[in-house]
Amino acid sequence: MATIKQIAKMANVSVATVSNVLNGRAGAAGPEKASEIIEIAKSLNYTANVFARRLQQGKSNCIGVITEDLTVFNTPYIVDGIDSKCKENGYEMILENMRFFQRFGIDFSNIEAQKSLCLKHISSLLSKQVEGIIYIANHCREISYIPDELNVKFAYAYCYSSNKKHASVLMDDEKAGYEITKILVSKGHTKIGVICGPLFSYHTQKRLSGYQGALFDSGILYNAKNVRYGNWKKDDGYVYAKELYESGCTAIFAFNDLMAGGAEDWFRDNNIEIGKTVPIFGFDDREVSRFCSPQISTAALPLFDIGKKSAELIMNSDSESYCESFLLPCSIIERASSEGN
Amino acid sequence: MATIKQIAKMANVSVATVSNVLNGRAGAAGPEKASEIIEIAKSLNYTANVFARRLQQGKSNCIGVITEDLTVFNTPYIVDGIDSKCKENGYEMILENMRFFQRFGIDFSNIEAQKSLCLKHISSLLSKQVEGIIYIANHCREISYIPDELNVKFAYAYCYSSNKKHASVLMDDEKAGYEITKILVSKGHTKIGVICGPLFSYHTQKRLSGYQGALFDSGILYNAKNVRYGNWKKDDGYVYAKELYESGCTAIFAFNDLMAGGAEDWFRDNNIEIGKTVPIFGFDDREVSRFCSPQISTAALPLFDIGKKSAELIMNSDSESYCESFLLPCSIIERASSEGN
DNA sequence: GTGAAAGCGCTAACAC
DNA sequence: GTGTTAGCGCTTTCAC
Repeated sequence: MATIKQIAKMANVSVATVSNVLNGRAGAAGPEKASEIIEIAKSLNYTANVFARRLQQGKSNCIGVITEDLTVFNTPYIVDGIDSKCKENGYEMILENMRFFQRFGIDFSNIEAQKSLCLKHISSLLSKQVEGIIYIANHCREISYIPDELNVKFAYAYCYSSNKKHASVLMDDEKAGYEITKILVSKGHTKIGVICGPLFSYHTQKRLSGYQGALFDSGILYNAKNVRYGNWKKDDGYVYAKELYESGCTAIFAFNDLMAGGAEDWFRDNNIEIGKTVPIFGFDDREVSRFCSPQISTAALPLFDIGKKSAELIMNSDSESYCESFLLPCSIIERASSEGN
Repeated sequence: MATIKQIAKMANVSVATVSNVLNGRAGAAGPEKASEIIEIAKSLNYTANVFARRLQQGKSNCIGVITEDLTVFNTPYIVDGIDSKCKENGYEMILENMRFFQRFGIDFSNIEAQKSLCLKHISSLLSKQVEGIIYIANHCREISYIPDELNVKFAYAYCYSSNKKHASVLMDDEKAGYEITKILVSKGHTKIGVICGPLFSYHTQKRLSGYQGALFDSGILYNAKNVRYGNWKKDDGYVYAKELYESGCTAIFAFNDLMAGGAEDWFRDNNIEIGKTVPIFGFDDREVSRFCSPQISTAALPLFDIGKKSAELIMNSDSESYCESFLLPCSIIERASSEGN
């Protein structure tokens, strides 16, 4: 790799002049000297060694990103959002992937193992002098094992923490739950069956709370009998769709697309028209929601924006406004599964 | 951030001693001095500045990864494979995401725009002194715009190049096509309908060639009438499944899971038993293949291994054995859609 | 056992 | 306009 020194020698000038010219400092050299330097640099395929530059400037222009698992569907989009924002501001993103899903599956109970892995990644990032760290979870929940004497900014994406020194960026599950329910009510439905995830899930609680709020605002009594708790699987959708329909529900709101797809299957198997007669909503805007027939109405998660916002917090915030929690809106997408009035 | 200098001052020793102790050089200091140094370092939350270290060692221990688009399904797994291998060998992976899909959709025709973007990312990586670069494509094809006077190793993952100085790592589409066809033949089928992607696609050509090879080896005449060219969409599967079945085919081999899902839909709509009567195979092992009922038999792509192998090539290969092309095997997964004999 | 010093590539303050 | 120089944090050689 060519260095500034080599160029200086070849051009018969000092390194300072080369540095100045290459950094576009106007009038740093006579015009013909300047272009000679630039020519030499080009011919040598010169690119400045960023490590040397960072060392001397005492600023890394790096932000660290710790992903619980890069292969889980939400994560690449969030990373993409962070990366875009970094590019915009001349920052570099350093990725550390913990491979939780590969290691632990969907079992998030082994906190100690998670913690020890995470601390290793944090210290690796710290040695790269990152100016801030963003932690991306696969599944929204409280993260409790991040030390707070880290002397860099820290933000949680798709999760949160009780640590008041750290910020978090989440989607607004409750609002989306509210909006979807309102749509269903506006189509004349009052008995809206809900297929939740597990009761302890943050997503379940928030979306359900939005559902309840919308019913309340519409003057409809909340009935716990219209609510079932599944485990995010397609089969749960199938089973509970049957139960809810048979107990009189006329619309289905499943808390993810997989269960909504299962619900569709049951209605199709029983020759009940999906859409106009029985509208169905899912959640997440996963690929399957477009794959099913009819295509499933759903809520698209603001993943890119979550990433972008987290990065903004690291890069732009003063410490005052920092330690907040931000809720970004989902976009409700109506498709054939909720068509008609 | 604490430095070696501060520690040296606090411990009343020189930086050299601190460096030696912290790097575990035995006998670099008296035992009680050594533990004092270690204590101080710990209390200061010291982590060595990797930029300084890299600068002084003249070795970055970094490899660059350029992704066409991180949000396309194949990419995170390949990245994961690269990252794992890097970790193993003490390397850091630097990611550059070009966002092709976000920018161009599935149109790969604007070569100039791709090239100019790509060159920018290459030069960014070069300035980080990477020891090699891996290029990850979304869709397998020939990549022609990488300069070959880069003086770092270069590997193509999920794509290839005619550049003889560069290596490439791909999955073995042909072999998978062969194996799936053989399975179908072994179940007694001789008229096996194929729903390909577009004719110009590398995947189409290789998989089809495997199909032809298997027929040939089984003494079955290849019949072009049993082959349809779709566009990877579910609807293509639906339409061509009908055509193929009605023209006498008794098994379907679709070149991706989406089209296989479409095929399933047509058979289900027409009350034809999928599996025992008409076996169906997809390709890719996407999420939808497990989502469909019956679950779709398919070929799982060796994405993680492609990443891992690429990284190995960068890190371990001598220049001799380097410039090869590697084909990694897919894993055939039999599910309900090809059940029975 | 411990330390002084050079040097990695770069930038910036300051001289000339 | 151009050059000299110090120094970023670290490792390593060589004295003592």
